[in-house]
Parts: sequence; structure tokens; C-alpha cells
Amino acid sequence: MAKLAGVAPITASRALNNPTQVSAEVLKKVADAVSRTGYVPNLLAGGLASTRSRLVAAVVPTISGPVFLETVQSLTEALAARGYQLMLGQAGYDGTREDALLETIIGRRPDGIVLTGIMHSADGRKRLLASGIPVVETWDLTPTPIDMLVGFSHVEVGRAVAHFLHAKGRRRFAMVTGDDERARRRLDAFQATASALGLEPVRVQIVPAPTTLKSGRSALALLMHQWPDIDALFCSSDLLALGVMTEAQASGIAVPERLAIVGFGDLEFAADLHPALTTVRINGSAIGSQAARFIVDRAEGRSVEQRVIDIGFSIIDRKSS
Amino acid sequence: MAKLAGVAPITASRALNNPTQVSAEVLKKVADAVSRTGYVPNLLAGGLASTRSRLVAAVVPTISGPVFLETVQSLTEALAARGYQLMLGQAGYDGTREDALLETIIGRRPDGIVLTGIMHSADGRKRLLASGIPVVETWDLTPTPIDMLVGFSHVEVGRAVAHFLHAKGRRRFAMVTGDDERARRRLDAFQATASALGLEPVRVQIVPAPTTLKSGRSALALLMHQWPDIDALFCSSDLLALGVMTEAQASGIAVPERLAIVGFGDLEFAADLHPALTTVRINGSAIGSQAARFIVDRAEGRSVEQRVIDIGFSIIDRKSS
DNA sequence: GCGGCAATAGGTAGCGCTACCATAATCGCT
DNA sequence: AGCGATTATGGTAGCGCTACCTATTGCCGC
Repeated sequence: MAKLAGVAPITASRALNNPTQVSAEVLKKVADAVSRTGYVPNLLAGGLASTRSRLVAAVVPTISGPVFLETVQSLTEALAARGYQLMLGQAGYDGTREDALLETIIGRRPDGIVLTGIMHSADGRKRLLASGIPVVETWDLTPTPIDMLVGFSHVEVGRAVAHFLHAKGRRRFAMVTGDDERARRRLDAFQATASALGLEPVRVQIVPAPTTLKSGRSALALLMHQWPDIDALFCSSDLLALGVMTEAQASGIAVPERLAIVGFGDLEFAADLHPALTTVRINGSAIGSQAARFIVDRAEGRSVEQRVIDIGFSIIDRKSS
Repeated sequence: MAKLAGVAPITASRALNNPTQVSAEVLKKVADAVSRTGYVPNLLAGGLASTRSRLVAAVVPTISGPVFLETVQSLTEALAARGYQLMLGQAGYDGTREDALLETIIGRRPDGIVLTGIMHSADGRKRLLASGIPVVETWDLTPTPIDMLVGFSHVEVGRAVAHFLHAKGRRRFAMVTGDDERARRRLDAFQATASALGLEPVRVQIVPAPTTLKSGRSALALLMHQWPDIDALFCSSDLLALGVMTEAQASGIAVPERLAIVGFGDLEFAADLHPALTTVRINGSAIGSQAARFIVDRAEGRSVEQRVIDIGFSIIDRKSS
């Protein structure tokens, strides 16, 4: 290709990557040659030579849980806009595939790794650290991040929702929660706050992860059967809340009159349910774009001063509570 | 690393990639050295040298539309199981970013490209063809695939749903459809079949892609306002159907008594709605795993004889119709 | 007129692997 | 014993780029 343009390979490389360092004449010759040959630079080779792969890996428990979608989407977009590509890996909620995944990810020498959730396995942390690749943990907060972090406190969420429902005059709390570690931390804080407020014990129904509409339905049925007098229900996901609302409608339980429902995630459909769903909003796309910024900054040699960002959350008060 | 194991680099390479060609003794020495140094092979370099990147690119309109999730998930899993990694790109429903995306994708020299939908731009087709990378188009059927294809006929879907509703005794059809090309083909076939059955014209409401619960709600409101006597409604996605059902419930329209509703996609929640949603089931995970099989077969030099697979669809007859 | 500087171009080497071929050692067969 | 066939290892080169350094040119001020 460089031959065809009549310049040295290195000059062609500069024309494509640092057009400012090259004369207009050369630029045109190279552009001509490119369009004539249909040349597409081999980014593999470029990555190998420059030790900058322009590849970013993201690890999600599973892509089909809609919770992280917004984050993955904004991450992909923010990275694409800066010339980076996203590699997607699914670790599973139990983290069994995490090790193998880490191996292949590190093997690609990505310029950054975005983790949904924090990395718990000591071995995983060690390997990540040893690899020297910038890491962003997300969707959680920890005093000991591996590297960088964009998240929020699940403990605060549990606490805030308990206070919110209490302020609305609700007194007999229940919770339906998926069986994953972050949801459990929200549950613990929800329970502790309820008890600090002098309320009866929170009635709890645990369902397997990932959460589904179906498990929401059956969870509410079980809950109402055992404790028919509960008056407020916090669900660990909006999908679960949708299931609960479906079941409530099917079995004639008035929402919010008899039972207040609060979801988690503020998925796109939440606002338009009937009744509209009160839920905890997490700005998933802010998490994604901030994670992208972190990684690109690092990759391009800018130092990141503020390495932990708490993006918080908000309770969106709609009709279901 | 090879030095540490006391063997030649090439022997170490073989020990890791073709363990059968190497003696047990060497194998152990290499394994020792690997675990002592925490060595992780550089797949970028490997890919460059072998011209097999073990990377597969997938292009979706947008990840946040839940329709392709199942496909992406099973694709990721099937590829991971065979040692391949997925790269994700979002083209947008309008295909504006498709060109830039194609450029970066081809630049990575993936072992395969999976497209959701078929590639229409002649330029895109040409570049894909020129790149020599195996391509799998999905979620559609065309007599002129670029290379390989796993899909189904949208025309057949529209036809089948019209017959299905007609057989149920419905006579005044309507359709709410997202503004994308495949949905429009279902619409056309639905209309043509209705007219062939001697029915009144299909009342149509077009909503922007990606489809949402919200646009389903407002579409039904508009439809009922203009044509209050429609008795069957085909929605171009389950999310739209959920919105329609929500609106029906909010405004007291009995489903299925007064209005039959049919969705498309059979998303996980469809079976557990109230009433359970009748919908068109596409086996998205079969599409994903078949696409993975196609690409891995090609990458590993096995020739693919049957290059077009119609995986069909089925109408799941539940309570909403 | 000369050293010095900026701007532009090129040369060389090497990123970390694997393909390809060569070699050495072992084997079984006539 | 001698031969080719088979297995286990190594050597060399090169995948397609970019980092780093050097060469050339033109231009400036003194």
C-alpha cells in the first residue's frame, strides 16, 4: 500500500494516524492509494507494535438481564466514538466462568477492563493487578477497589427505600430479592433500617438470579399466602416488580392502596406501567460513559486523579407506592 | 517463559496449543513455568502470526432492544466454549454508523462476522466480500446472502399470524409496528393476507424503532380512538404488546374478549403476563449457536455445505388471543 | 556564510507469537 | 543391517504494524 502511494511505510502510517505531521501532498497520495486498494489497517498488528490494542473488555454476569444493558450500550457508544472497541464476556452470576474469562481477556491485552460489580476472588484481583491493565469496577462501592470505580452504595439504597416507605405511612415491609450479592446487601440494609424504625421484621422471599417476571409472580403469591397483611414490598429489580404487579392484578390486590410496590433499576418500561412503578433509578448510561472516560484517559496517558466516583441513585416516586 | 522451562519457544507454543504433539515431560516443564511466571499468552501476537484471531464480531442495531439479547447471549456462550471471543458493535437502526463500524471490525481481522439482519448497503456487501471474512446474516431470509445465513421468513410470519387470527374468528385486524425494515415486511404480508381473506383493510399504527412499552400504550389509544371496532391486533414486538395490554387494562378494554393481541419475539416475560401473551416465538438462542457453529467450522477449515438455514418460527397460542 | 532549528521524510528494529522446514531420535519392516 | 516412516524438537523467518532514531531540506538570525 505504501509502495503504491510512493512513500515509505512509516510515512503512510503517519498519514493515517497523525495527519498533522505530514504534508498535504503526501496525505493525498496516501488517501488515493487507500481508496484504490480498499486497504484496511490491521489493528491486530498495530496493537501488537504499539502495545495499545484499542480494545476494551466488559464483563457482565449475563447479558440477558436487562439491568446492565444501558451501561453496556453507553459504554459501547462512548468507546466507539473514541475509536475503541468493546469485547463482551459473560461471567455468569455464580462467577464460575470468571477465571477462564479473565485468562482470555488478559490475553488480548485490552486497554481496559470494565467489571459489572466488584471483583471478589482474591486470585482474580491478583491477576488483574499483575496484568497492569486499567480496571473499572462498576455498580457497587467498596473501600478497596482494584483500580478505578464508578458505582453507588447498595446499603444506602436499602436504607433510603425503607425510610421512603416509612414516610409514606407503610409499616409492614416485605422484600422480594434476587439471589445475588448486591441485592442481598440492599436487603440487609432494608431490614436493619426497618428494625431501627421499630417495625416488624421484614418478610423476605428470595428468588434465583437472574430475576424474572415469573419469579415475581410466584413470590408475591407465596408472600401473600404467608403474610397477608404486608403493606409495602421492595423488589430487587423492575422485572420482579412487574411480576408482582401482574400477580397483584390477577388476584385482585389493589396497588398501591393495599400494597405499595417499589422496584429497582428504572427500566424503560417502569414509567408506563399501570400504575406507574415507583422505583430506584440508577443512571446506568452515566456509569458506562464514565467508565469509558476513565479507560480512555488512562490509555492516552492522562492520569486519573479522582479514581472513585459515587454516582448515587434516586427514588422515582410514581403511582405504585 | 520458554527459557525458564528450558525448551525452545516453538515447543512451548506447541505445549500450550497442541499438547498432543509434545511429550509428557516437556508438558510438565512448561506448565510449571507458566504457573510460576503467571504467563498469559498474547493472543494479539498469536492472531497476527497465525491469521486466526479467534475473535468474532457481532453487529446489532442496538443492544438495548431485548429482541436480539438471546441471540447475543447464546452466541457469546457458544463462542466462549470453543475459545473464541465476541466483539460487540452497535450500528443503530438507521445504519448510519454501519460504515465506520465495518471499518474497525474488518481492521481487527475477526474470524467471523455475525450480522443481525441482512446487509443492504451495496458498499457494505462489497467490503465484506472483499475482506474474505466469513459472514453470517441472521434474523432474516434472502435469496442472495453474502455468505451464510440463519434466519426465518418475515413474510411467512405475517401470513401465518393473519391466518391464525382469522381462524380464531377475528375479522377486523390492526397492527402496531416498529419502523424497521423487517417489521414492515411482516406488516405487508399481514395486510396482503388479510385482504386475500376478504377482510377490511388492516388499520396500521407505525411507531419509531426501537419499540417500547410506551409507544405501545399510545398506539393503542390512537387506534381505538380512530377505529373502535378492531378486534385483533398484531404487535411487532412483545414490548409493544405489553404496552398495548397495559393500555387496554387502564382503559377497560377486555383482552382477549374484545381485542385479541399477538406479540412477536416471545420474550421471557410473555408467558407470565395476565392474560398470558400469544406471540410468535423465534428461537433466538438457536440462531446464536448455529451462527457460532458456522463461523467456528469455517475458521477451523471445515467446509460448510448447507449455508442457509431457515429455523422457522411458531405461534405460541396463549390467553391473549 | 554558517550554525542551529523546525519540519518532513526514511531506516531499522522489534512487538510476541506461529508457519514452515529441517533435524534428530526412535521405530518397524523387509 | 538398511531403509523409509514416524515422532519429538529446534531454527528461521515473518505476520503488519509502530517506536525510536537518523537524514534531508529549507529557513532563520547573526
